[in-house]
Amino acid sequence: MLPVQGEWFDETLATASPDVLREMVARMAQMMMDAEVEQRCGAGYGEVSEARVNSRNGYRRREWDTRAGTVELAIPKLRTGTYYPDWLLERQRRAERALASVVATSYLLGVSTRRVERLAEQLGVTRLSKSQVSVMARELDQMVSEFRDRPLDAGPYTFVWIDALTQKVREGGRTVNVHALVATGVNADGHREILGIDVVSSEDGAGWLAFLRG
DNA sequence: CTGACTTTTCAATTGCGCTC
DNA sequence: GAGCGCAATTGAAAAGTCAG
Repeated sequence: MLPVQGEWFDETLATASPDVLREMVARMAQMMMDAEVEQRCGAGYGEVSEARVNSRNGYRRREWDTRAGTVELAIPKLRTGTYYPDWLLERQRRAERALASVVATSYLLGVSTRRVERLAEQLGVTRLSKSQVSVMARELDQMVSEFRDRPLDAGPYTFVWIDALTQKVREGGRTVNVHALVATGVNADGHREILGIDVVSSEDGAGWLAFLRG
């Protein structure tokens, strides 16, 4: 996989448009918890089922510090027994990194069920059903699409600049330079706003031009 | 069945006094 | 002043209750 999910990329995305990454991370975390609780209950939300072994019992609010900012999560409670996601424990910083990376990578390279499945495994969430993974991937895909297709400020933008990180990656058996591009603008309110993100290889001149036009 | 709210429990943290 | 032990305080999670 392309090395675009590094610190630089995550932080550029997080600081220039904090809400984007934060919202996506929050939604993914929320879906991950819901899926886990469904597994624990043996039945879906509101579903009447013979297989049900537990019921939900509201939510408890908790703040989760991530590099994208503080995310407020609603942790589902259970009627009998308890539920607390392991990956939310303070020590599990890798979980937050994995989540942010998957969200960022999904934006650039597309959402895949395999990527979501692997993320769940990294967070220690096993036994996710194929349909749950599929639903999560579809939700993430929708969030990405919404961000990509969102209307930009009516403008004008006081400043517009393009930031790029170049990495060498192996592609088709040889090493080529790949650029992760982030177009940032300062809108009328003086806030930084991400206008577009893309990854192009050094040989892909058309990619650069397409990005600049976009 | 679920969510909101309250009460209880428990662990972590803080503050204070005592001894060396 | 440094180190230690203990009690008081605080915050978060679990458990319980009630209404929709």
